[in-house]
Amino acid sequence: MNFKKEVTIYDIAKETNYSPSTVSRALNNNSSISEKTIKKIKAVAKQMGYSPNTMAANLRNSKSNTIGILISRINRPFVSTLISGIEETARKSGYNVIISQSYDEYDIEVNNSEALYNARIGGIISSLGMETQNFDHFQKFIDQGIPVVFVDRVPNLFNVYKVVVDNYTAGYNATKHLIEQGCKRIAHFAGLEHVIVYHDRKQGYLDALKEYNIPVDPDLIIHFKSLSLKEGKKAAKKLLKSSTPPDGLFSANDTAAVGAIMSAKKLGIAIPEELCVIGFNDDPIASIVDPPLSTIKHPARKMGALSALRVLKHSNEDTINSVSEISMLNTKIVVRASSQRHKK
Amino acid sequence: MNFKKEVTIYDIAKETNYSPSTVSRALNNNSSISEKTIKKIKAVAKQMGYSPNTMAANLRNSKSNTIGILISRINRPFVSTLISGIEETARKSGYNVIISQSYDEYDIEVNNSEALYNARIGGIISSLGMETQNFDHFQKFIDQGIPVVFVDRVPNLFNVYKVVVDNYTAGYNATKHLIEQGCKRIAHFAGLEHVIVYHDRKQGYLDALKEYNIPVDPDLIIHFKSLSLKEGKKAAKKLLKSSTPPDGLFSANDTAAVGAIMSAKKLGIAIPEELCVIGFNDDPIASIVDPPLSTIKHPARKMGALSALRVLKHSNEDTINSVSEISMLNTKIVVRASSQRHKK
DNA sequence: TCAGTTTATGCAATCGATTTAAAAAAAATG
DNA sequence: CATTTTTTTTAAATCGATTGCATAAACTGA
Repeated sequence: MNFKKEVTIYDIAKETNYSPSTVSRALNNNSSISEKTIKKIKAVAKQMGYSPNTMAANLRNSKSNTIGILISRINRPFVSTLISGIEETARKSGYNVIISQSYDEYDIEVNNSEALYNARIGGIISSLGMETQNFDHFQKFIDQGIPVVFVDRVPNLFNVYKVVVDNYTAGYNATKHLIEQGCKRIAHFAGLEHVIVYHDRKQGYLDALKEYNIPVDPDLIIHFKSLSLKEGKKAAKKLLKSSTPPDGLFSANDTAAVGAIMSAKKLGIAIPEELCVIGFNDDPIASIVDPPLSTIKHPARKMGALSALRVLKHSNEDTINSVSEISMLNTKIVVRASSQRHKK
Repeated sequence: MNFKKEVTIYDIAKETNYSPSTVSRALNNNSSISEKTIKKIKAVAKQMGYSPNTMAANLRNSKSNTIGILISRINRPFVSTLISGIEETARKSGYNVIISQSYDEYDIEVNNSEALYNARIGGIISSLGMETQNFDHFQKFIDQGIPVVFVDRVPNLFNVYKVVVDNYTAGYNATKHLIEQGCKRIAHFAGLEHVIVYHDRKQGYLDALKEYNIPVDPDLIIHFKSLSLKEGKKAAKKLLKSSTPPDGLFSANDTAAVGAIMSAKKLGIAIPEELCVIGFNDDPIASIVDPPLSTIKHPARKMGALSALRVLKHSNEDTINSVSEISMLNTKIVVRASSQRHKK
């Protein structure tokens, strides 16, 4: 049971001999209340230890000043940094942030989206789970005019915002970089085909090869389910032991790339002399692995901030249509020892 | 503006010719409503696309089914895993989780705690910022009987729950392990003295040395402000270049330990032959660095789950007193190449 | 059949803050 | 000083769900 009784605007009203309406307005600095009254009421409110009940205000205003995050799991460098960016920006505008994890399970994702909806969040930010291919559970938000922002892993949906990086160009640049280092047989660790970010990175890879007249060898393109360390190790081992091993590798994430480096080292293959490797994300492990991994810097925090701004802006403007808008951020290539054959 | 109008229990009441009270009870499976009625009402609710307004229910019940997290920053392996554990457990019980980051700034921490309070969270879970030494902002929660759970970095406060690991024993074991590997001069990277976890780890280190009759050399104990990679590198460099370098290092976190490994490698010092290193946390980088870093496995997810349970249990039981309770979890030493001189 | 139970449902107040429309008070005008 | 205008303040409805108490209906058994 609660110990002290909560102080409400009614208590303040009684204490000050003003009406609750006046108290409410005073606390919100409403211009129709005189300066003198505002000061008096605020003083009493403070003295009585009043704290506003957001739930009540939210109910009355039918909006919650809350952003909901729907994501597969938060304990990954990219995701937690993304969320950090969302939270930072949201809080500056007085918004709370609710998180939910689906662990890539569709049913959980649907359930969580409902919980968020029931909390009457002011906007939802989501990055798709690996397996999600049906988006009906977002329709409710769209129907209610609640902004839906997809980050990174975005679907082909209308009436939603999208915040992405230019994966195609990033993939192209990563591959080009390897070519410039003299690589002739460049392998690619790709993610699931239907996940758009992986699709685009691969396309960039393919086009870079084409550009430089390097034949595409399908055997050098490995599709992963989760691009994990283990998968990376295994795939790299197999590739490197083949009769025609690659001399370059562009992995769609750092984790698998690090796995590849580990396998290469174990097999006594020199990096970058015999194999140049570049990853994607710039996770902390990228600069720790030996040799340090070249990679594509993913502006996770910025993406989070931008997503939050989308929600905030939308909420304030009561936009009705033309909701769909894509923000595409640039990535930056980070060259480290794993791919640098010629020192500048 | 919202497009479709929201469906409320009043709409359902009208549609079914029942009263709102009956609808409410039916939707909550209240036993005083007949099976038949419940079925009918639920069917109509579903057909009309009803979704409960949590805010309204929360207001009426004056509780929010929400757990608030107050933490310095979320994009760190330990923290994001902790939060993941909290979220997973909370959601299973229908609780939402609101996160807030203070970036180790006291004023932000106080502000955030107020925002959480105003949202009438059902409980707060916090890990102290490096610099927080005043805890008045938690008093409001305690006064209201809202459970306060501190994790990992806990203060000396009464009437709060604490979830910690046995840092003393972990520090002791880590040091003992180094001694068993034959280390004679063991350095220690410690955190700020007033942060209890670092204090305890150091105490374990000291007592282990004492136990084995190894003299304590104050020059081998370095106190860090943030135990960062950079600090670790720098401190290790200095230590290793001295005339009496250490042959073992127990670092209070993995990040600084990795920094030390990097410096050692740069100086051509063989690990573990000339220097055994053990860290703390078992961050992902620990298994990536070369040689892989021995460390103390920190049960972050479990700690999160336990913290959430504390809040949930408290909320359900309306506990009035004896709120203070400490849960101490065990850690596990993970021996990897960085400290293993004798293969088993 | 009728008092006494049990079961099912409805009425109305409540949670705490906000806001529209209107009243009251104060200030300005001729 | 009476009247209009402007400034302050208030009464009451509202947001949507919940619940104590009251009532109506159905059932029980002698």
